[in-house]
Amino acid sequence: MGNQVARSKAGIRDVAKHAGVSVTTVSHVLNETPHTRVKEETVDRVRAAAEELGYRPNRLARGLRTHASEMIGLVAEEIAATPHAGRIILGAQKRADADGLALAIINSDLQREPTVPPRSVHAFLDRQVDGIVYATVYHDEVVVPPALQGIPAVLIGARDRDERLPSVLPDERTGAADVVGMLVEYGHRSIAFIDSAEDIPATRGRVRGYRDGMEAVGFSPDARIVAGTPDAAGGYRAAAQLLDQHDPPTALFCFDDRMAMGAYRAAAERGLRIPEDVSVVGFDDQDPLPTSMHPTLTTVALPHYEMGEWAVATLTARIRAGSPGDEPAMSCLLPCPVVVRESVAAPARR
Amino acid sequence: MGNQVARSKAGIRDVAKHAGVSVTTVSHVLNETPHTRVKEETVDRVRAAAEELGYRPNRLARGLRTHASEMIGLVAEEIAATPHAGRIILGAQKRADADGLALAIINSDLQREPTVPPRSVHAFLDRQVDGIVYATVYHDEVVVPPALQGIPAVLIGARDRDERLPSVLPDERTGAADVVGMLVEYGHRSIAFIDSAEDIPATRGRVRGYRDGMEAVGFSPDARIVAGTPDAAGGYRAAAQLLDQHDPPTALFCFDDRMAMGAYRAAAERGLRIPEDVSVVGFDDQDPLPTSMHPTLTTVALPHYEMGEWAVATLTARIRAGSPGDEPAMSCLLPCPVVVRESVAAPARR
DNA sequence: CTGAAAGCGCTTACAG
DNA sequence: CTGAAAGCGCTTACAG
Repeated sequence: MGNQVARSKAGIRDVAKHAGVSVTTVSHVLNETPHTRVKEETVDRVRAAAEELGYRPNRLARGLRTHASEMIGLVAEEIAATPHAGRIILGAQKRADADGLALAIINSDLQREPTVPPRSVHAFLDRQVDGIVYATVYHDEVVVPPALQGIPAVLIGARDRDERLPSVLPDERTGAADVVGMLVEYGHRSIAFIDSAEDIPATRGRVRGYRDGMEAVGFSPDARIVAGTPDAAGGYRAAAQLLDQHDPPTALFCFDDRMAMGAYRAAAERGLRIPEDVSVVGFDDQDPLPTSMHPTLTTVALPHYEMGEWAVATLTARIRAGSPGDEPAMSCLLPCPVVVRESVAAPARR
Repeated sequence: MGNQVARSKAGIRDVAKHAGVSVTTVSHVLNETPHTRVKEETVDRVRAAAEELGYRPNRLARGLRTHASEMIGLVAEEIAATPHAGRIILGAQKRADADGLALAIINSDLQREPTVPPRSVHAFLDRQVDGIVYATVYHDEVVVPPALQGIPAVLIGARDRDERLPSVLPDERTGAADVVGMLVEYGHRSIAFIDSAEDIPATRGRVRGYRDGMEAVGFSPDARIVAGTPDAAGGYRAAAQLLDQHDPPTALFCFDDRMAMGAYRAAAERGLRIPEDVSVVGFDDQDPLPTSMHPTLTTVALPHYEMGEWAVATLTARIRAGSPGDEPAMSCLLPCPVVVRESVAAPARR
């Protein structure tokens, strides 16, 4: 019943026949080929025929002919483990969509060797993707395999050791320094940093930023750094240690939100109110934690969405330019904004 | 330097030439075409040639010929908003990988109309995907557009109103009932449910399951249900109300983990210890919340990964069977396991 | 302004 | 056991 579109899909030849023109002409009008004039009336006839038949060009066939699949591949390391991989994908996908590109995704196991894995890359290459973005769970550097050499590619969360590929990373260092700056503006003079005892090179930016911020205002950071396991228990112990000092800090800046959660408990056990008696800041803005805490946690956000966008935008530019990595690679540090909530206030005492 | 593979990729013709055979033969040996005997020695020669040239078949060309792209599309509604969309994708991806299928992903804005959007579907159809899985943010039902009619498809998180497509959903009702069962076994006789005031049909399974569980042991549930906004503040208020009753419950079963977070605070303010004085259970197992709480939260997990797997497995079966939806649709309810942590214990009093 | 024809890189009856 | 040839659905010089 009704105007059911035929199950067997119409091809360009059907449209041509229906409009009484050649397939060449159909192709020209539907693709609006530059430098090609077609009579107004013919254009209308072709469009009408295409419309009527519900014609959709077969992208596989077009890709085969043009050597461009208009598809890009995103290989994501531990797509599930990375808490916000979803946001990277979303940013990448939105951008790809805007550029008319399809986005294929493949998971890759965490690489012990800091090397992009050939297997997942090949799955894409065989499908003639126009470019690849490789998202790691934040390594420092990665060495890119030869397979990736011949195709536009960009890295998320890691730098190319050989400096051939563009890469985008979060500027955690500046974000952390900004937190210290904010705390200082609030009047804090005694700011501690609860660091992660897991010494991953990639995350050292956070302590570094803390140090930067402290030194910028002439404070000595090192006496106020305590490390713990990067979870609530570790944060609890470190905060307890800090708060039990004879001259406790008025602000606790934590390596991540989970540690901040532990710091809340340490404060509560000591009858310290947040933020009146002690200010607490986290890192990651890992939903749903910061907004579920009481008071809600001031923290710094990771620009996952923006990194995804940047990567695809850069990839698209490279694809269009047709340069598979011959010009100098550029690397981009995206800002980590501090998101202000309730856990920070001016210190009550001096 | 070294054995760099030529930048210009070898095609099947190059392999044929190199091995001194026809492309037909190359195709047969590389694909191991059934019912085709090739001399042992020829096989070796072809394999060697392919290896040496680093031959990788062009999947676009093959797809054009065979009318099978060996790619499936996953359209995810609000990929970022759904907290664990990443796990759905991971499950789907792992399964697709095992089946030799590529997985393309596209985001779709939340649909106000409960209808699968034609636009994202077309992006896939034009690329000749072999099938589509559509993941919603848990609707009750969805009406599938005609575009999806002609191709294998399966739904995640929603049922097809016309009962043509298979679908997979979390069995929240049973999961919730299981929680009550567990609480009863611990000796609880007074179990309250903190419900969400947002009445979304899809999530009603949680209260229903609570009711099921209560009625199964002869308890009356309704006096113990209090609703609030589904966040920490809402959980706090509801828990406060419950705990301030003259005969407070010994266990608080919360609609979600965030509400449980609020319940913790209400308990703490009243000097009630968890789980000694009051047991608390959440729902969602939304990382990193339950493991960051103190004590860690017993909650029920959503089978995101498994739903992704199930969807792709079912889709693959349909594709292989070549039946685009003519046989009766089947719907699957996947178990929501309760994950036991520290927030539950036997009640101290009676 | 429009069309006939070659060709993208494969697979697959069909012959031999 | 092996190969010549047609064809998947498009795009694109090249002619007219």
